Amino acid sequence: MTEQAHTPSTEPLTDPTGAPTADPAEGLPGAVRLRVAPSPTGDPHVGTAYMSMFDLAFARQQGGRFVLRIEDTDRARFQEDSEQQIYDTLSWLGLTWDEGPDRGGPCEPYRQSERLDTYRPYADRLLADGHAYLCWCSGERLTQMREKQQKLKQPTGYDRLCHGRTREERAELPGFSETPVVRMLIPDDAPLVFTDLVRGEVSAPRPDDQVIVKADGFPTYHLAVVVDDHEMGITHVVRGEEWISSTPKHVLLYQWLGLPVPQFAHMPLLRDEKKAKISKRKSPWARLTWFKEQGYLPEALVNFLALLGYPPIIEEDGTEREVFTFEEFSAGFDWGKVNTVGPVFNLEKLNWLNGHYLRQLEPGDVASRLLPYLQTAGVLSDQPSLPELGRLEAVAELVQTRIVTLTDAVPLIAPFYTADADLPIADDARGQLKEDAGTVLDAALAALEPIDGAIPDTLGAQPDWNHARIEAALREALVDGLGIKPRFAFGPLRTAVSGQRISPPLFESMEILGKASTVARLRGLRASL
RNA sequence: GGCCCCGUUGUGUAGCGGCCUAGCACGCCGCCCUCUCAAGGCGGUAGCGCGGGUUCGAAUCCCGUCGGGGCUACCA
Repeated sequence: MTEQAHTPSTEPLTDPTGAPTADPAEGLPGAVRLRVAPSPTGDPHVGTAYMSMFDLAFARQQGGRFVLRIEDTDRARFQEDSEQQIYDTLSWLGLTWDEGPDRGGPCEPYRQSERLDTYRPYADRLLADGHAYLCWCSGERLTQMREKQQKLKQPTGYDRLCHGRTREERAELPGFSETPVVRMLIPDDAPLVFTDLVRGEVSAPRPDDQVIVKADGFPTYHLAVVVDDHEMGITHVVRGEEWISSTPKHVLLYQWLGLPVPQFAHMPLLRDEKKAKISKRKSPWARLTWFKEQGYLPEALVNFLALLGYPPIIEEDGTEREVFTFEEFSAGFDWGKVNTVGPVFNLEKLNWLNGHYLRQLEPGDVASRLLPYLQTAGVLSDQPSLPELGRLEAVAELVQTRIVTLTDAVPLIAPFYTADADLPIADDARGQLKEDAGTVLDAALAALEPIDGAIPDTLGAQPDWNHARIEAALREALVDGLGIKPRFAFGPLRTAVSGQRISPPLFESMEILGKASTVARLRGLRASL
């Protein structure tokens, strides 16, 4: 990104005097144009996905376009790998953009750091028109001023010390800094009411003289967002509720610059269990990468997000349906249905949804989704063998209804890829064993002995070693023969075969493991008693 | 402190003046099924923050109050 930095856009949208030309939205593709504009300041935030989902839903419904713009004007918080993570997580969720830094588009460049020359003429024009002025106040002076205002219980805001003064005049006064910033000159009659797609008429606080160009020459969010949204032909500005209070500044900027004002949709803020705006510091699930690490399915996360602050789909017969695809969500999407209340992000519901989606997948699909997690956990190698993969599909089917997230499957599946001699027996599993464990294991071994463990070579033939046969033999020997209740009869066997108290169904597990392995494990536990 | 946004069971929501003795989903509790754990089936628990109005009638409209949240940066 350093290579392209500071190069003016190839197709200038402003004339040499700095005056913006006619509405550039004309000629840009898409009936409507929406954008998400994350800052590359660390792990992507779940709110970015939330906004993107609404953006995309509306864009697709209207035959419009969804743009990804990187707002990297904050050099202090910039993080190198963050941009790639934004691409990765949004792609993972299927929230794909039509234009962006990585795939280009008619409004290149899509990184604000590469658009620095774009903002300058706009700032110059505001300065020339008297809508903005230079300010040489030092950071220290500003801090002191704020503290004093707060102490006197006055509204905070810049006191306009620099307004109307030349550099020389200002330099005589205390708290002077060599490098000036550019501030908006907010008029007394600044419009404070605007129409919001979600909330209707909204009134916002009266702004103070906001900085629009920093001392380092970078624009602040406020200038950059207005200029970029305009140049990129954004028709609907969708963002978090937190931006309501700065919307009057943006409206003012649009008006001063003679630009059409886009529509605004201020979405509710996702909250944590304490009802506070979620932060990556306090909530692990504020990080988008967390969901992938935990083994959530992207389709489940998107569905869940669509349920936050938005009603479920109402069927023709009036019943509600909470499970739906993004396409269904998009087709019926309506800004007016968005709730104004910030929803609490409730993992319980997500967990249920994830399990629900998991259960609906084909076992083969479950297996392939499971694979990377098993590899990360070291259960399977990077190059699993064909038999290993074949076994995975069989195991996946057993595990499918027993897991909430993909990572839950790891401990359940690990025993199927552990050498018999190395199988660890968990303490709680061993602790459950009663005195009769040895008797039970001996009886089980004897009952299984007669079953042929060979795999028939005739195509379509049923092997003797199958779960129905195994179960029948064990029931006869243990439940009927020894008179032990099933629950206690099979407990020791479960411990022997899986090493755990909780496992996939016992007889199916034995079938998959094969006779040799099953017998070895039963003997192994028997020997360790 | 100032300004702004918001207020239906624990959580997400339906409701937009009578159809509400407030529906649905998750959670939770109980029962059934059952080789463990799940899944599945059946049943149950719990809510319109409060106080005034308006109206024949208010969860739905108005005011106040309380409560929660956001902003108040040369961060986004």
